[in-house]
Amino acid sequence: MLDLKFVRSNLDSVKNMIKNRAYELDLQRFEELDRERREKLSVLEELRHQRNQVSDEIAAMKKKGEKVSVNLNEMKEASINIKKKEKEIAQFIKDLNQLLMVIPNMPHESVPVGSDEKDNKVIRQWGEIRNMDFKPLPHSEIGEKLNILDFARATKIAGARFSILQGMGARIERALINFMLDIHTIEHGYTEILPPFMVNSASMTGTGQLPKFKEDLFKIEGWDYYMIPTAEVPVTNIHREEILKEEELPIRYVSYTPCFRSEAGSYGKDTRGLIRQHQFNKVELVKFTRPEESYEELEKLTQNAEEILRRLNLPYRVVSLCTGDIGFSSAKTYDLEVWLPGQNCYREISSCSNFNDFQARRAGIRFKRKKGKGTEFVNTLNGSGLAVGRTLVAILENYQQPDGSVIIPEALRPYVGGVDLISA
RNA sequence: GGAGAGAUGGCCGAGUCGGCUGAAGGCGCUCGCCUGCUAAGCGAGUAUGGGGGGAAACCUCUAUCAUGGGUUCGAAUCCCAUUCUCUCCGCCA
Repeated sequence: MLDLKFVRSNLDSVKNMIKNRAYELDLQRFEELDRERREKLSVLEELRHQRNQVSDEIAAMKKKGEKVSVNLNEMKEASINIKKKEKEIAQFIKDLNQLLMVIPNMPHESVPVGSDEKDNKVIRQWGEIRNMDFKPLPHSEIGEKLNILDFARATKIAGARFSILQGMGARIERALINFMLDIHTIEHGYTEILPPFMVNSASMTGTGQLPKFKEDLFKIEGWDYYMIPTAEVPVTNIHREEILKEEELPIRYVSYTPCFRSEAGSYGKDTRGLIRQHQFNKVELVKFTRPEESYEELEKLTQNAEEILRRLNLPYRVVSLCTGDIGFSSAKTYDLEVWLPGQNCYREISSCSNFNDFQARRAGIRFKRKKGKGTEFVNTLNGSGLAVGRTLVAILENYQQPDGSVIIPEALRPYVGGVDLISA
């Protein structure tokens, strides 16, 4: 959420931002609500002031043992009046907050302006696309032929958009998780977190999934619990309503979790294979930084995610999302897109974002400077490092052989007991 | 699931019969002094949101002692509900 005062005093740039994001929101109501709230508030505070003064007088009289020469009936009425006004204002504040909650973040000045993914900017490319003198198969076919992926039975036991990994499929998935966690903890200095996979609504609100994106979430019936759509939610909320010390920053966490998404609104998209599932595994990087270092940390975080693809020798490119394609809470996002021969295109495998203080303000994550008064909001960042299922997809498709077998990337072999080839 | 105890500032912790208690005391932290270094010592300061004023340092009002309601002229203090934590019993991966 943006700062109320910032919105108030930068209304034009906020409106412009909403336009650039190709977003629909009328700020007319904001201006009205904000103005009325302030007017009513000062009336209320004056009334409270009067009441407090009289109460103090009563206290003083009683202390001195004097008779109380105040009309208590009048005071009672005044008090009732105050309560009435308090309720009115509470409603205004609630409305104003609700509106503030659905205003997206201000994109960084370096973010390309554009309406949709066509206007995203390719920043760099890495790796060489393998020249295949045969027709590359999509991963779903490769996997089914090798008997390591089973979609039909997954549909039976759960439904569409679920999958079963078996044998080497399951083993590679597990190996990838360990591989990624090892690199990020040992080499990149992140602290490993294994959080709850369900969280309460306060956490979902803190990171911005609620109230706006409720329909994307799975909720536990009868409980205030939601299945996490990404580790970002529990991990960022670790420090919700906390005041951190400046010297603790930056904090770097890495967390493996399954992720659960309803994929409402994507019917018919990526129906085959592992690309779009209700449940998938992901290793997530999360950072808490000081404001002045967050963009530098975004670059580092992105490179940390890229490192996984390089070790696995998977060709990819880095894309800076434009204003129309960037996420609601994000100020700047790099997508990592891996080459998939089976689809003959690049597909997102990681999304690395700087949220500035947008999440921190919602979640109340602050820090205190060593020098200087008061507290400031930290900046939060996160990025996939990487989406595990899609990494498996990329390996199957990029390392497939004409005979249907799949070579295991060298870097991964120590994690699968030295096996170097999957064949039927 | 049954019985009980509790939730106060960055942390620990006090709040008596409701009335200058935004909140004692301690720790931590910041600034200054002192000591030829370190440690110790001395002095001052040190919550957050919101409204108004000021160019600013800052001043002022208001709210906040888990959350929400209630009683009262007035509540951290009394009542009710909720949430969470802890102890004991039961159950259990």
